[in-house]
Amino acid sequence: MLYALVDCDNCYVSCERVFNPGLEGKAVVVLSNNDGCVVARSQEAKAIGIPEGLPFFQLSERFPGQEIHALSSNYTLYGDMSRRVMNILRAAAPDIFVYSIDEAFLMLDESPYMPMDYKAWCEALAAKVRRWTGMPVSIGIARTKTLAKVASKFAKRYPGFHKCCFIQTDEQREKALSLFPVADVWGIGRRHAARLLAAGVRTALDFTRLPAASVQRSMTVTGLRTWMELHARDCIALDNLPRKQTICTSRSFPHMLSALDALKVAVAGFAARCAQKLRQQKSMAQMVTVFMSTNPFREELDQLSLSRTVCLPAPAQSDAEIITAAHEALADCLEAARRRLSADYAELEYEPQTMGLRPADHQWKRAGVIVGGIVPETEIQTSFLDIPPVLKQRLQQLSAVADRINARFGDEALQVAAALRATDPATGKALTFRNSILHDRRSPFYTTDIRDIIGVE
DNA sequence: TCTGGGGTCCTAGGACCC
DNA sequence: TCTGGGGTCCTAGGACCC
Repeated sequence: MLYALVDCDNCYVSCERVFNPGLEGKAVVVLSNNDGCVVARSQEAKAIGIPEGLPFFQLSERFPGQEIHALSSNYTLYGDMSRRVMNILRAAAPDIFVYSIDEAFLMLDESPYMPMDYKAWCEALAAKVRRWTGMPVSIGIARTKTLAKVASKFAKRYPGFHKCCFIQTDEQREKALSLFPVADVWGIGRRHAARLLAAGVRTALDFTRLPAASVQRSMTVTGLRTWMELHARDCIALDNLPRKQTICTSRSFPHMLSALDALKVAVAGFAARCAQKLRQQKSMAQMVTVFMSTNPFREELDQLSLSRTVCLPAPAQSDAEIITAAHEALADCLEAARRRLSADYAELEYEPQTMGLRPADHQWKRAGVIVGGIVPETEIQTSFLDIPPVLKQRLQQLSAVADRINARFGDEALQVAAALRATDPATGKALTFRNSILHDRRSPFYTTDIRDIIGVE
């Protein structure tokens, strides 16, 4: 078995460039939600030293006078471009595992009877993707997924590979690993990399020469698997898990919030989105967790981060049931936060009110909803603890109808009222889950909205 | 002023069972 | 004197990925 890892080059930036060729050859960065920080960079942006994760507001301070194009993220566009690329790959090699929005593993059978030039085949595939979608991709081929990842990095880095690098022989493998920093290995993150570096392990080859037992001791079996994969022993399985164990929707707020109304609106929006994701994968949840935290960058403010979970009387997937539970969990969170504050002030020896030191409310910067205990919707047993079956059925139908309307008229056509009310105290504007995200620099929905389609004159 | 979002896996330790 | 042994489940925390 051979693995070919197909990886889009600078995915988000490349998507933007397909529709705005003026960005070609320029330093381009794509920003996270709320235009918070840099999540994708063009080669030119990397070359001038813009680091990943750089807060947007520091960009002009750190790189004054440079021409840098900063764009808000447009996930609708990236998702649609990704779908197009994956469809081409699927047609070329039916056994494919889509690993992320910009990566897929192709499983290639090696037949001794039909020898094949895999490198040439992949070069042609990369060229086809480029021609049909405008997206540049690089391909790495090897006997394990971890080595295919290494190979794809070489394919990206050196034009001589013509977008495709095949690590075939043991000599090629050792040569490649000797040139590959251990910190860049798939599965070795910042923490382990720092420790390895301190121990004098600099390259992936150095890492493979450590004794297996010591790797397992310090990095558990996960690290041992990476070690084996670098020795060309295939042992990382990628399971298609159509049903997720937990589903999470969370956001940072553009401004810090403390008003209950605004929090309820935000949490209702997160909960409704979780319920929608549940229905999309045909499952139901038994637990709803709300978590919230203050702004860790504002060290002078009281810091708190907490979560509370509510168990549902029976598995649910309707907006109404999930939102109700989420509001309960939110109330629990706020109650816990309030107790924390009053405990703090009880420690003071004077009466805070008389000193003008009334405890300020916490300023929340981020919150989210997690639904867990997920079960397939077909395996549900009715429970006498649950709401009446007739009501349950009505709520299910209501959500199903809403899903159909939104599928036809766009995601924002029909929204839950609980996620729409209230105003943002900071701006005075109506606050909803969707419009609470800032994206001042977003490109048009070129491929998914007829109003944004490009005209040719 | 302004610092992302959504997941998975593994382990240790405690509670609990017989 | 001598204080079992094996199992499951849950949770928190840490590490990783894109």
